[in-house]
Amino acid sequence: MEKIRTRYAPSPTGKMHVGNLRSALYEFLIAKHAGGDFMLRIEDTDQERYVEGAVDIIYRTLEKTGLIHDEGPDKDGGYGPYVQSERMKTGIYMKYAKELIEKGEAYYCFCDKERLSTLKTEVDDEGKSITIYDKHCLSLSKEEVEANIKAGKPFVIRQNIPNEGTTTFSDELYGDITVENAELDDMILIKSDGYPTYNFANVIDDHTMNITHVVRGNEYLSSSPKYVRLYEAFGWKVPVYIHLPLITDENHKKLSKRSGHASFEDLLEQGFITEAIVNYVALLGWSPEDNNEIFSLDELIKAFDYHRISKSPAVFDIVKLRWMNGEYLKKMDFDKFYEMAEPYLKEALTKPGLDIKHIAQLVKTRIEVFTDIKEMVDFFNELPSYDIEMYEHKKMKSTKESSLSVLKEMVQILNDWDDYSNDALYAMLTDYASKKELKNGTILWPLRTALSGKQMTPAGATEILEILGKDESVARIKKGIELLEKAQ
RNA sequence: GGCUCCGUGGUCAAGAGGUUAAGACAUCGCCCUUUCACGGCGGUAACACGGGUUCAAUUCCCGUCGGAGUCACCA
Repeated sequence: MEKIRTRYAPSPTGKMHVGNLRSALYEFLIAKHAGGDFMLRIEDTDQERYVEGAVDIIYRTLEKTGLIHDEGPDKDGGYGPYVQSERMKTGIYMKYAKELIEKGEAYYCFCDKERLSTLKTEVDDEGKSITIYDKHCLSLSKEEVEANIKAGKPFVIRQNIPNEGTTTFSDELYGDITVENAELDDMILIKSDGYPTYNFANVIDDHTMNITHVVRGNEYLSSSPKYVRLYEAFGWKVPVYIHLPLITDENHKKLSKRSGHASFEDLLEQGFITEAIVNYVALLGWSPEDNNEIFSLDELIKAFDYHRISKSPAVFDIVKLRWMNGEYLKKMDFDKFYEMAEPYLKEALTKPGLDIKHIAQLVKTRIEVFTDIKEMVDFFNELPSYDIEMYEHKKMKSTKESSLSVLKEMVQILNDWDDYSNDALYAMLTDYASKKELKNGTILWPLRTALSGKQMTPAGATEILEILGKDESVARIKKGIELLEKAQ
């Protein structure tokens, strides 16, 4: 059997979109599952949109996510060059375009913007104009064409699609799709700047680079018949097409920058980790045979049967990603966690002398993303202002009144107490509670509230005492007493 | 608007002519707990609608409705 070759073919226009990441992932998985090759090709035929540094982002992201390509601009596999602007210099696109012209499958077009604008037939709901080219230049004679070219008139080369008949192409997931040829516009193959369009370069490159499975987003589904016509015009074998369902935002619209988490970089900034992102994205549009949800890349390679890719669009659910990220954080070994969490902790814990490593331990099982850390630990720096209603807690049998008396006694006790280790404090306080015939919580709840000023904390009262130390703890409790007395 | 695709709970989704229609996230409740979280247990919640085909349709076909994508010298 023929070795599967897939390709990831991004255009270097900026950040790594989540949809692109998923395409890359699936392309990688389809190839690797079958022991095939995964290739990287840079599609930089649009100089207008080219963004400096975007190629680096692509390399960095692939490396970080573990989607290691077998071939690419930096890894010659014999099918180079792997960058379209470089391939263009070899004349490959023009050569094939001319071949199509010979065959009558394409033609020169000299129409300028002004003329094209007169063709505008319709305006859609969003005010976008819809133009169908009228094949005006198809009737030009060979001599006229040559004269125009000689005169230096700018031209494009368009695909010649008949007005009758239908074109059918087959997608692995969606099955056969047939469209009327009259629906297909004579798309531009070579732009007036000499660069090929995506539509053309894509076909030429996939064929000449021996790509067996073309995996791409669903947004190309409706233009695929045009590509198939190109393959057929050349007499080339049509690759296997696998169109991927769209990833949408919560409004079921194509994921866009506006959603705030449309790119891999956005997600990293928001405190997500690479493995969780990859894992989550893998499950957007694909499901395994069993019910497993947590997958390493290697496990994905083993399990990934592309026939199980779904056809309907999937909403990108940041809440579920958060959950999954939390799962990864909980499972991560502490040293690695600490390494990653440290910058966040250092930024959040501004008060000198705090045991960052200790706090990291407390926080590890309680956060979903790293950016949760700040709000969770900032009370260690200084006591935030808080609402004394927090002293009321039914289950702990704590009221403002009981809290006040507890705190008053605690100031004394804790002031005289020297062993501020969690164990000793806990033993002492629970012992105290039982002597007083009180629920532990009745003592610990007001204490924790006075110490943290927070509804929830990453640690219990005695752990907080331990971290804060005697002076700070006593001061915070006094503050609590003051607040409660003032309210009376 | 034309064309194309899609349509199982709020979300991701399994299933596939005959099931009590899985599971996960979210949500709610209970338990555990020095708070919260974690964990455990349980609950609410879905086959868009209408016609066929069939002994039997959520599953197959058609239509309707709904959603999305696409209609660039962008990819």
